[in-house]
Amino acid sequence: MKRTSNIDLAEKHYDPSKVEASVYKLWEEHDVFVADNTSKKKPFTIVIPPPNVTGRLHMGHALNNTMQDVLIRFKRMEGYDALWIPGTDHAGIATQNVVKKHLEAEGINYREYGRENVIERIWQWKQKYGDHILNQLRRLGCSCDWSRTRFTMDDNLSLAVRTCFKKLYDQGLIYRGKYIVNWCPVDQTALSDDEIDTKDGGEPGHFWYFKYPLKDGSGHIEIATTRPETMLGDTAVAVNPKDARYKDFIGKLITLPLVGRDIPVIADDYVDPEFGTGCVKITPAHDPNDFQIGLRHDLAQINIMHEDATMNENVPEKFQGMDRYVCRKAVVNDLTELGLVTKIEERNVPVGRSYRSKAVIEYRLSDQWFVKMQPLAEKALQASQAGDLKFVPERWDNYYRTWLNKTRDWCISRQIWWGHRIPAWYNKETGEVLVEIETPKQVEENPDAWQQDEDVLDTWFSSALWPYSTLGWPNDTKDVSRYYPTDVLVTGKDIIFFWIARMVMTGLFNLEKVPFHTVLINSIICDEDGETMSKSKGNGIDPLHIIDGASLEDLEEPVQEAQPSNKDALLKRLRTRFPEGFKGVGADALRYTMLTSATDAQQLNISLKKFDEIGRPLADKIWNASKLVLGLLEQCPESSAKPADIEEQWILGRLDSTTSKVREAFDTYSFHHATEALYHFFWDDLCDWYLEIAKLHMRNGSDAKKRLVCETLVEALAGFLKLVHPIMPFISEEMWGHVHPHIEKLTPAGSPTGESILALAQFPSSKQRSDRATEESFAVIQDIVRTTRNMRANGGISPKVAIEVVAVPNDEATKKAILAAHDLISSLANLQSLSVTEHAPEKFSVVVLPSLRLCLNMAEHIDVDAEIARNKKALERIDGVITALTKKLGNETFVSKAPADVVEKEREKLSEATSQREKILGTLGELG
RNA sequence: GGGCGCUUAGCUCAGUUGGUAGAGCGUCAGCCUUACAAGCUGAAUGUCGUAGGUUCGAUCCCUGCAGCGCCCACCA
Repeated sequence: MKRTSNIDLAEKHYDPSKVEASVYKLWEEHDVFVADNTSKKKPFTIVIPPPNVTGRLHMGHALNNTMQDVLIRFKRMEGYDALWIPGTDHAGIATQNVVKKHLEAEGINYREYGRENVIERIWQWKQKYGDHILNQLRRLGCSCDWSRTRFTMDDNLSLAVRTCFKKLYDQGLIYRGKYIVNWCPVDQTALSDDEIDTKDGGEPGHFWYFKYPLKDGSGHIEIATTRPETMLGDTAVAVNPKDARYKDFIGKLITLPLVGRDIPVIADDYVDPEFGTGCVKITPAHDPNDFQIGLRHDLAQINIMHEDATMNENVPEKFQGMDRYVCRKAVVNDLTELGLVTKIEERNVPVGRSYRSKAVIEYRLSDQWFVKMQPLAEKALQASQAGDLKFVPERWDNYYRTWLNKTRDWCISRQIWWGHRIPAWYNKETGEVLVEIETPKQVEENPDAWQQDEDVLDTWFSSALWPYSTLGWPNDTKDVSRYYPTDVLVTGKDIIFFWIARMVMTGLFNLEKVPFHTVLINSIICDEDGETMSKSKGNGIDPLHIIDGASLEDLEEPVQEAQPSNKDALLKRLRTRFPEGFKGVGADALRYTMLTSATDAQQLNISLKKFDEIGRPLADKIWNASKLVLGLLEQCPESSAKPADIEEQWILGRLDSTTSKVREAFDTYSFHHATEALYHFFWDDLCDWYLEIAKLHMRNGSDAKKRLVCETLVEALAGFLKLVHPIMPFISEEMWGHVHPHIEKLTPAGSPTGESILALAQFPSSKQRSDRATEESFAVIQDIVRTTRNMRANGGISPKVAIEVVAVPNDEATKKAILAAHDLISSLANLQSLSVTEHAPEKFSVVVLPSLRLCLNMAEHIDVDAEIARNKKALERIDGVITALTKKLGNETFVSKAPADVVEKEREKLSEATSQREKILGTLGELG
């Protein structure tokens, strides 16, 4: 296949905007990402954590999806039938709220608008904007199988939800009942325990002390509360049965102030005598602990609030309709007037907030559906303990298990409209309940007699089925049997409970296998000050800004919108750093930077600057080096190559050891080790050394040498492009298109030349050409070249002045290495002459290196004092080493207890150091 | 109250069979060397948070402490 390209190789710098779209198109046109369920290849499957359909790509997505893409691309190149299933989540409350706002803007009250209409509008919204985030994933380079894109409310996925619900219900694992739940007064729905955030240390509040008078007038009992308005729903006061202070009160009646209701004093172990007054007001309908106490003592449950947290008809008339906080003030006022307030303390009190609306939650007694967790959690735990499921990093194993061990039943009903409606029907007369996958016959025959449950399911209920509902379950599809269980799941630790645990539980329940063997937990992205990125802080970075660039105004937008307290500081930083805005670095640079920064730490601090400093220069370097190589390949003679010299052996050895490192890094999900190895090979070994050498040879070498150089260049560059492709897919694919024709020409007959599309090429395996002798010989060359450059720089000699150098090698191998690379060294170091002798010549500056002494004729540039200082410093250093080694080897316990090879190594080091010391001393002696 | 993570160069961070520490950025000096000045060649820079312990030897293993960050549970 012939590849086309519309880029200009004469450009000095890489411009990703000219490359990325066309490269992505190339992949899509050739169905590179489409899995083949009839293939004989082994499958490798990842399901994407479905982003919210309302979502915009943020840095967390960028990191998370880059990692998935690296794995998928790596496995695809390794020869797997790689399947990455993309899709979105219907995100019940979030999506409903987005559309609710749109309706409000049109002056429409969504409740009046009605359920059917609202749902219709949400679907319209989804059709129009729902693919936004998936398109953003394409910009990242994600190689998802778009032909298998799913949405949690697709017909089949909804069927999966109903099927699982019914199955759980039939086995008694789903039940309905009146329980106290977390209630969000803003979204007016129940929330699960996991959807509640509590700030560490609580929030500023008060602790009010009230007197409750005894009915018989014999005195009063004092209680303390953080929520005075709930006293209107009190149905008892509890004390600890062992508390001597209140022993005589137990069983007596109290007349509840403001209300006039008579309530008993009861005894319960729950009460901590040390805390507060040791007496607790009990409000069973508005506090989970009180609820439990109420059940134990058969207390009345009085609901005192409406769904929006205003006071209802069960409180005295004057409080009715008041907002909870208005009512709180009124209650305190009235009690103060009655002289019943004894003390008000300022203190932090625990406050639960909805993780979505941030509203302070109320506890509310209502009819809800629950999943019985214990039997499901137990199996999930067993799977984890059996090693069927592993977290990377390992520490999350414990985190996950701890939650499974103490998880409470999961409230799955939500009082909203957007979502999977609970498949339960109630007979209006008899109250009979039918739970079915499809609308039951009885209902269809007599619709007026039945009422379907109004609630929808928690969004996480459908997410919990994602690894197999996306493959077609409950139908027995080819995809389910082939791709389930999937392989790796990549996500953040914040949804280990919400999502991972529940996928494992339902996977075991429905398909009897854990849905994936490995869960890769990536770090939480924070800004450079270590703060988590969030809309409300205005400190988020938009990945698309990094890829495409952004004006200063664009960059400032999140800050302006959020108006955080440190607004001025944030704006100032942006304005000083990016007065002209940010120039886009492209998806590759974004990906590389994220991966190289992502370690095992829980938190990853990132700033816009980083992408400019890490990823962009590398992409640019790849561009330029490829250009150079392509230019040199144009000059390739039509002759056969001579056998490899040291520099070719060395660079191909480095390629091989890099290949091993990258493979190992990918296999162990240590992406930053892969980036490090690739960077080092490419920039330090290939660009700084071999390309410089190649330029020399292509200028002066024989045809056979030129041919050798070209063959080596093409192998090294092609090898690198393959290795880096999973990480930087766009630029590697683009350059591959240019290099590929040369590969076919320059690769020895019989070797595989690779695909014309890099994404489909075979991932390299190490040919194991890296050996110690070559490394050491090449190190001698590098030492001589570096030392010469160094001496020139320090002596104030221009790099252009060729100097005379004499090498005095310590051993035969070094001597041979120098002689073999004589011309190469001379050119790289710009030497007038290079000779090898037994003794250091006089009047030369001498540098003592590990395997040789390098003598340079510095002529008039020689500065005896500086020479002496330099050598003295070297002497000092070597003396330190010798002292330490002597001490160590003089320590009898070391010699007797340390392993023999360690002792031997230390002896060698000492003898080397000693001989080096002698040589330095000799040099110093000659200097006077 | 319980748990987890982090503390290494000015900054951001690497560093596993325990053997006197590395990278990038920044700084300084010299180079427009025909791929890249967004580059190249060099240089400087560390009580590895703190106090103990184990060990012949600790940045690494164990314990206490401090600071920062996160999670779980809440005492009404």
